[in-house]
Amino acid sequence: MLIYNTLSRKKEELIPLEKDSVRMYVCGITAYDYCHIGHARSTVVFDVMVRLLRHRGFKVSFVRNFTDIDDKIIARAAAEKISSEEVAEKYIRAFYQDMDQLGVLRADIEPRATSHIPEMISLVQLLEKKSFAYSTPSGDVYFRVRKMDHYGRLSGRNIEELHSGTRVAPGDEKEDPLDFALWKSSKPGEPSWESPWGWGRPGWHLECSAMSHRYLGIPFDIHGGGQDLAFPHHENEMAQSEAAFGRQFVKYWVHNGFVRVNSEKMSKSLGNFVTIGEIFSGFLPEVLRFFLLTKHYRSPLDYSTQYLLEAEKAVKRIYSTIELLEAAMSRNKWSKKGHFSQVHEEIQEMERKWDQAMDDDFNTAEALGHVFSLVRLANKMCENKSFSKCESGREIMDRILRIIKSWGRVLGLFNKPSSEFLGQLKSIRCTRSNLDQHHIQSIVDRRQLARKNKDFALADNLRDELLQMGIEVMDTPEGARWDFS
RNA sequence: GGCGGCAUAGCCAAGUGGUAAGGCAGCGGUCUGCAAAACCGCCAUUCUCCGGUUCAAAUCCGGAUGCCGCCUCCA
Repeated sequence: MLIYNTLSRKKEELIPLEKDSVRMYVCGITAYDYCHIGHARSTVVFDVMVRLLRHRGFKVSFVRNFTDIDDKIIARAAAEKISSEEVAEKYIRAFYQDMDQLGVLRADIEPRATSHIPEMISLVQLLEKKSFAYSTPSGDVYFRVRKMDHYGRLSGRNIEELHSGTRVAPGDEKEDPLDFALWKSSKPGEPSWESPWGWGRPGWHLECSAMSHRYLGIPFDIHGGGQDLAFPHHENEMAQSEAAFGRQFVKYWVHNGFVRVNSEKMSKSLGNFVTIGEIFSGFLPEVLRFFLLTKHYRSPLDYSTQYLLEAEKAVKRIYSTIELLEAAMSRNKWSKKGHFSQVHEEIQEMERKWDQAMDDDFNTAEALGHVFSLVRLANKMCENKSFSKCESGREIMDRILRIIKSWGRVLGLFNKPSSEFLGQLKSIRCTRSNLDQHHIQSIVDRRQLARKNKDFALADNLRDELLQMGIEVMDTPEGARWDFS
């Protein structure tokens, strides 16, 4: 398995520190607002990584934290006139609601910063003892960046470059402008904890160092997060952890690319973000999840409604094939004739390619291409009557179905009953177009009656009427069905 | 200003040295009372541009242009 390591800027063979087990930490959200598509992407991408690693037989210990104390939470609490705890609680709950719908598995451990204050304090004390940290008269504690060799190694910058961009603010108690806060003294009214340096709260980077150490030990295998966390967050995390424990912190650093809108990063400050909840009012969660996996996780992903519509069609195509296979399988008479060893070979080749794509730095975009190859094969098989009626044809259809489901379990897709997905799709599309399913059905019924009476002119008129509403009628041996065109 | 990334058809997108996956849209055909779905066929002699290396380049190197990100909170 290959995994791209930000530290080396190369794909590397994934060799866990401990054979067959992977310890993985991903930076979760700061709970101060609803999640947008960018959060969805990061969470889904790492969810797929965990699923694939487990599928490949690794025992994965997966930690994803919540930052539940920070400046923005405090600001939000003031704005909403509730406590910081309530702010964090509210948005953590919203996170679960969104991510559960997206099919994101819970992490094994989901620690919160405020539950690990003692660990953080002892980490700072350890850094102080090793003189990597110093406290100031006002009760702040800073990390001495210049004392750390190779600072900037992760994000690819050096201290001198960084230094040229900084200024010393008047009244700053830092020895060096590059130093970052490990502990911040609190202002009156702010949430605070008692510490050797007085009442205060932890700096942002500290929690991840403390919690990863506690739950995974050091070093551990994979540390992930959004690209924007590489600097300063992960750089500082690495510096303080390696300074404190005197050994390597993380073996593989993994960063996902941004979601963009009109080629710009989706972000709060630009105001171009779309929350997950907003998407769900018009699209099924599985469509969003599929969309997020249509591009390689490290590349930027452009978002637009049009792309979501395309993803919707694609997922529908896959579920339609699943439905077709399930319907075919429900037959109970099978002839003994026919054997299709070549088809089995073809399928095996697709499996090989799928595995290879996923094992090459989690190339879900390519892997989805192979899903469609399999779908086309399945449709072709179902089309072929001599094939779809014989015993060995049944075996192949069963095999394809099991492969799609198995791939789907890794991707977190395609595992709903097809009738459930297709039904939900219909109803959400009705919502989107402001149409009533019963009304549509009544027109379809009238058309069926007209057809029965061979009044094709009326039947065609009704078809046109439906078409104007964006509805297409399909005449099948089992009767008329309708769907959005 | 410093550092980094990206550029593949009408759109989305994979492909890091061996002759361009896949999806959407479009076109022709099979099927159909007409349709739809599905299937079959077509749809980039070419990968932003200009040089170079090589038997061979979308892939490697140099340059140009364009877009984006990080350097401050950000998934």
